[in-house]
Amino acid sequence: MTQKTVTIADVAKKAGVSTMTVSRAINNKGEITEATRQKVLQVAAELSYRPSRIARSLVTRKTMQIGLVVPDITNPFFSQIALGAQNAAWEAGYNLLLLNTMEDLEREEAILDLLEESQVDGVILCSPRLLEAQLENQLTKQAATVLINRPIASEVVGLIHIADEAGAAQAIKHLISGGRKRIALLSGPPHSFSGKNRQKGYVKALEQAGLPVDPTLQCPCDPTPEGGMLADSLLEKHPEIDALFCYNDLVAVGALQACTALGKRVPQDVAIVGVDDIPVANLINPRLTTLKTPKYEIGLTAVELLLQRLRGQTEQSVKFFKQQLVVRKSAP
Amino acid sequence: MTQKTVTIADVAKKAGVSTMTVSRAINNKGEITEATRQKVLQVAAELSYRPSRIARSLVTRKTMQIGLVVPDITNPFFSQIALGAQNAAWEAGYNLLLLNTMEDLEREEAILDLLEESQVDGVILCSPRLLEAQLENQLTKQAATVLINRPIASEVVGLIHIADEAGAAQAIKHLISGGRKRIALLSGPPHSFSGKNRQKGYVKALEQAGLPVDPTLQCPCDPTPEGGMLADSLLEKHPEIDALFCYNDLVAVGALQACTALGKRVPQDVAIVGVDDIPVANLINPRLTTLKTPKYEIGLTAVELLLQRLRGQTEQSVKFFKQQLVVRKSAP
DNA sequence: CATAATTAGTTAATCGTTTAACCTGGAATC
DNA sequence: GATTCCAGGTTAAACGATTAACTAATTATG
Repeated sequence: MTQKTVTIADVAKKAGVSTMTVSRAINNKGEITEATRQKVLQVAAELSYRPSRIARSLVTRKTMQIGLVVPDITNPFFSQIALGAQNAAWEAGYNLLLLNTMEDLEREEAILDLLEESQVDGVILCSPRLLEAQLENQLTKQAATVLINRPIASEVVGLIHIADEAGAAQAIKHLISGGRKRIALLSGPPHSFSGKNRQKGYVKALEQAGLPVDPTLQCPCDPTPEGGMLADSLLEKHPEIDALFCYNDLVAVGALQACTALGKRVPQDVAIVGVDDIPVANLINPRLTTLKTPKYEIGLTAVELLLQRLRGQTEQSVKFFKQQLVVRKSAP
Repeated sequence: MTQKTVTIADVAKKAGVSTMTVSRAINNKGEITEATRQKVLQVAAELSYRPSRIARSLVTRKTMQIGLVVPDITNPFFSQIALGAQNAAWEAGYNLLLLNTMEDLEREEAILDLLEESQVDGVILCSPRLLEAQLENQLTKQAATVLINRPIASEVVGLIHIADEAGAAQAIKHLISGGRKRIALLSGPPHSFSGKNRQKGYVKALEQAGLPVDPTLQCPCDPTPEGGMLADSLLEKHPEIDALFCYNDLVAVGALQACTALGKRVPQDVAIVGVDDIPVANLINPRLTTLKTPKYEIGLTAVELLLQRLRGQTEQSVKFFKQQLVVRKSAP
């Protein structure tokens, strides 16, 4: 309580110089003798002076803060991204503000308004649900933005895309080469961009192999284990199904449970492939074959892309990330 | 780029009043006619004026920001806490800064220094690893702090404790009532506070039931699935073990895998109980019996405790959270 | 040797808001 | 009808840094 904040003026006074000199010594720029610089730094240390980020921000118009907006931080996919983003931000001296939209559109908008007001230097938006028009409107207000997992027409700071289509094709090819012929698809939320791309890859791979593409084997579902339980009805209607390609690992886990409940053995009767390679994929029995998405790297890169923009890059930048098939027991 | 920030002065000018009047209208305090207030607000809306949080912070000395420090956000235990904290902060108009220590002591200190410099209004520290002396030193610098899962001698803002001992006792009683007699303990990291308390509860419950307490049945381990694999050697040395109480669910998952590898059936041959009830507990086969820890509520409460302190409460406050036994297949 | 250029530092203005102290005109009081 | 009071403002001074413009002293240049 008695803690009176030490200001730059206090340091200047004690060191017998002007505040400007102190500022220069601390930020290590401008013309200043090494001797004075050392002296100032020493005095600053003695007083345990800490420059006020707020005061600095007011004049530099930089907060050194980045907003990270995710639907739900408890989803392992996003928490991995958050970890990567936080580490990259930390390295660069930036702070990360964490915001959860909770899949709520109004809240997503309110969050972006708040971030504008907070004057963060940039925003990373993961899987935004906003409509194109609203999103574009928000983007014009924000200083700089990186979008993860969302295509957009307008020229925007940075985009991070995941090669879902190629990944899906790879997974399906693997299943086919394992002798599977009737491969069903749990395609995730109908409006999901990545879901649509995965579906494309699924269809292409089947066609390429000369296998029939049967729409009744494709089924949208929630991106959760509960959604995966829909495999239940799919398998009952089509007992000939010998493989399931799932929107993500959580869906795959649900599908696995459905198989067990129906007495179908995995992988003998039905092979299952998920997407993302979240930790649980390697913990359940049988371990899940899945498309590994570089979540941590995506978070890292999102921050890097944003920082590039903050350094003045103006052209649009896009980064692609490939998925890697990790073969485990559920689809050997 | 052409975006010139609209300041309070612009609004004042257009509304034909002083900046002070605008400030009062916006913050809805001080003497002002409802008429002028409405007019000012309207003008502000027309100009789409956003008060600068930075400028405001500089004079009010409040950033409306809270720092949340966790060892690792990808750990479901902490991501749930983070979600609760973020929601509570959001409701109260606060922003949440997310920091990962990555279990690194130096980084933990650096993070706390940064938070001091960032002038956050308060800090929530989850499971800090710092030594008592360092921790106390840091706490004196911070404005307000809430500690989760860490006892401390000094009077500090707020503490959140989890009733690990009682929870563990409850779990062991359940195992005993299920006919188990040789119950082993995978006690987690040796220095973990919660681990020690769980061990106490384990011992007490055994004594209370008149069962022998055998130190060779207790084994420290990493708080990960890999740590849980240590169950392997434990079971080989002591084939008579008929139950395992695990430090947390991740350890339990590892233990489960070890059992499977040894041909031990769960729960017929060996019962397994975990702690936390993270999502994976309900996804593996058999589903895990576990002590449910109210992670979300802990995060929520941590923020509430912090806000109380920010509102001027000075006495120390402590909150206890109980664990609830969730009985599933691994220990029916 | 005089002038220009560089170096090392200073002073003043500014960032956008709020706090504190100060006016002002009309209503209430005597 | 003069004096108080008070609601409803206004003005000036912070808050703690940085940017920009300037000065003084030293060094280089022709």
